[in-house]
Amino acid sequence: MSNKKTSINDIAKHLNVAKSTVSFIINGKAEAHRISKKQEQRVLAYIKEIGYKPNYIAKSLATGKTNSIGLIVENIGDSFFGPIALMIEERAKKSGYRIIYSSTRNNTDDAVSVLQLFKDTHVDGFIIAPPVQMEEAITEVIHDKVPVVIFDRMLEGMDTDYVGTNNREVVEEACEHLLEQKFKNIAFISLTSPQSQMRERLEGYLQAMRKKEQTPTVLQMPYDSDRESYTSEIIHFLQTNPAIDAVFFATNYLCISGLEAIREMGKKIPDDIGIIAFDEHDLFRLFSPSITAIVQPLEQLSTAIIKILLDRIDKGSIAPHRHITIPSTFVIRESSVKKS
Amino acid sequence: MSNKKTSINDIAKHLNVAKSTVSFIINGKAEAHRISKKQEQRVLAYIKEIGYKPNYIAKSLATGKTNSIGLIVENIGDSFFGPIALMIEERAKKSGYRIIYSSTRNNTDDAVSVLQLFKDTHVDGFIIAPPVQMEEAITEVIHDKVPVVIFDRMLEGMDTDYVGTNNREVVEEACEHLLEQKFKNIAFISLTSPQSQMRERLEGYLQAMRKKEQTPTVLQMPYDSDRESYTSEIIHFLQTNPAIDAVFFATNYLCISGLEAIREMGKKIPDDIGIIAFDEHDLFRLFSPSITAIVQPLEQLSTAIIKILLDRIDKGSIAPHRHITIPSTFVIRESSVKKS
DNA sequence: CTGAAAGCGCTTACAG
DNA sequence: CTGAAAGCGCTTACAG
Repeated sequence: MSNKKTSINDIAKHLNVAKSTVSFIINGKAEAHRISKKQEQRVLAYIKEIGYKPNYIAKSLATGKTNSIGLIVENIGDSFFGPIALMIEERAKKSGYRIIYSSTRNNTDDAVSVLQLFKDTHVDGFIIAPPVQMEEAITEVIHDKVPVVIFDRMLEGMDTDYVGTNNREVVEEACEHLLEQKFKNIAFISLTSPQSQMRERLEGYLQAMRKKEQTPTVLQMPYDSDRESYTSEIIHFLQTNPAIDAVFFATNYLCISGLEAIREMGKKIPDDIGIIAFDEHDLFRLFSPSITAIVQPLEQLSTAIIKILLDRIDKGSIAPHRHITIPSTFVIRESSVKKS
Repeated sequence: MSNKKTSINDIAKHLNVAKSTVSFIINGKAEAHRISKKQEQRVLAYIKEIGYKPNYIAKSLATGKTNSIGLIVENIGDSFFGPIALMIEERAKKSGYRIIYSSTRNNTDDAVSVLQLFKDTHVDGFIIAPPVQMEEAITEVIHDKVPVVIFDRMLEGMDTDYVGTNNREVVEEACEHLLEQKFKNIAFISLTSPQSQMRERLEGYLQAMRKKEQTPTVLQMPYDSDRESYTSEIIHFLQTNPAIDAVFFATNYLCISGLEAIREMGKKIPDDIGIIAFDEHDLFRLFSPSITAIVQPLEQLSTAIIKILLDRIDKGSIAPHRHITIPSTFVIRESSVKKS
C-alpha cells in the first residue's frame, strides 16, 4: 500500500542481501555483476509483491540525471508553440523524459531567470525559442555541458544546435506570387523584433520587392501589445497608405488583427486587398475568402528538435552542432488570387 | 565560474564555519538560529562572490519537496488547454513552482502511467483534466497526501477539489435562445464521452428540448478521430436528418468541422441552419457570419485552480474539498440570430 | 558472485 | 550563538 516508505535498504534487510545487490538487480545490471539468477528472481519477486517504487530524487542526486527537459517558448498557449509542445512531449515521453515548460512572452529577463532555475534543478537538456539577448545566458549553460537546442529563431554567432524553417525563401516566394497576381503595392506588417526569423521574413519581402523594383512599405509594431491595439494600428496604417492593395502578415495573430481591421474598414479580400499570413490557423482555412498562408511543418520540426536533443543527452553525441532548416509549405488560397 | 562544483560543504570549510550555519543563513533562518550578523554577512558576501547556487535535487531529497506541479491535460496544443497551461504556469512561477505537463489525448492508460511517473518523481501537487476511469489512480495519489485539483471534468463520487464551469445551465440557456429564435429542429453534436462536462452539456440540451416539448436529435462521435472524419460524419448526419435547422456543437473543434461540413453542403448560416459552439475560438469572432459561442472564463478558471492547489501545498490547507463552478458567458453573434 | 562503505549535497534535530 | 552527526534513498568503485 504505502509504497512511499520502502527503500532499497528495507528490501535488502528484509531479504538479507546487500543494498548494492538490490540496486543492480533493479537497474538490470544483475547479469553484468554476475548475480545469481536465484537471487535475482527472489528480489524481483519481492519488489513486485510490495510494489516497490524507486525514489527518483535520490537516484538523480546520485547519478546527476533527472530525465527532464526544460522547454522555454514564447507562449505555450499559442497555435504554433502549443502543438509543438504537444509533439515534443509525446516524443520525449517515449524516451523516458519529462518536460518542464515556461512561457517567456519574449521577455529576456524572465527567460534568463527561468533558464537559471531550470539549470539549478538540473534538467538534462534545453529546448529554447529564445528572446533576444539570451546569448550570454545560453552560452553559460552550454559551457556547463548541458545540451541545448534552439528553435524557431536563431541566435547569431552562437554555436548551438538549431532547428527552423526557410523563412526568407518562402516569404520571397509568397511575395512573388502576389506580384504575379498583379498586386502593385504590397505592404509587410510585422513586429519590431530583431529576432532572426522576423528579420529573415522581412528580408524575403524586401528581396522580392527589390527584384521587381517595387517600393517596400513596412509596418512594425511592438511585441508586447494586444489584439485591439494591433487592429487599430493596422487600420491607421492602411488609411494613411491608401495605395496598398496587398499585405503580407509576418505572424498569424497579426493577420487575425489584420482581418478584423479590414472588416472594420469594409474592404473586400482579395479585390480591394490581397492577404497572405505566415503560419497556419484554423481560421485561415475556413474564412471566406480562405486565407493564403505559409504553413510550417510542425511534426517535422518537433521530431528534429527532440531527436537532436536526445542524441546529445542519451548517446552523449558530441557531433558538431547542426543547423537544420525544414522548408515550409506555401498554401495558396483565395485571399491572394485575383478573381478577374 | 563553474558554480556546479561548490557545495555548502566547500563554503563551510573555506569560511571555517559549520555546514549547518551556512545552510541556515542561505535559507534565511539565520535570525531564528541566532547567528551573528557578522557571520551572516560574511557567508552572504562569499556566496555572492562565488555565485553559489544550491543543488535543488539534494534539497528535495532532504526536504521531500520538489517545487514542481504535475499538469495532466487532454491536449496542451489545444485552444482551451493551451491558454490555461500558460496562465497556470505564470501564476505558479510567481510562487516558485515549476510545471511538468503531459497530454493524455483522453487515453486512460497513458494518463495513469504518467500520473504514476510524476508521483514517483515527487511532484508536490497535481492539476488534472482526467480521462474516464481515473478514479482509482487518483485516489491512490490523494491517499498518499499529494494534493490534487481536478478541472474541466469531474469524477463522480470522488472527494477532491474541482474547478469547472456551469455546463448544464449555460447550454440550456443557449438552446433556449435558439428556440426563441424560432429554430424548430435543434440537433446536438458531441462526443461519445461519459465525461461529466459532456454529460452536463447534453443534459442542458435535453432539458431545453423537454421544456418546449421538442424532440431531441443527438449525434455522438468517438473522441480519437480526426477532423476529416468528423466533417464527413457531420455531413452524413445532416443529410439523413434534413429537418435539422440548428446545431449546438459541444466543443469548438467539432464546430470547426461542422462549419466545414456546412460549407461543403452549401448551406447558409443562419438562414438554412443556426449554429452555436461550446468554447471560444478566434475563428468564431471573425467568421462570417460570426459564430455564437459559450465562452469559458479561462483567467478565472486558471486562477482558481492554482490558488486552491497552492493553498494545499504551501499553507498545508486541510479545508474540506471545494467544488468551484465559474459561470461561462453566452456570447450571441450572428450565427444563431434569424435575420427576418 | 556478493558485501561494506563512501558519496551525491542538502536539512535538521540535538548537544553544548 | 555554533558545531558534529545522522539522515534523505539512491549508485558505484573497491575489496574480497
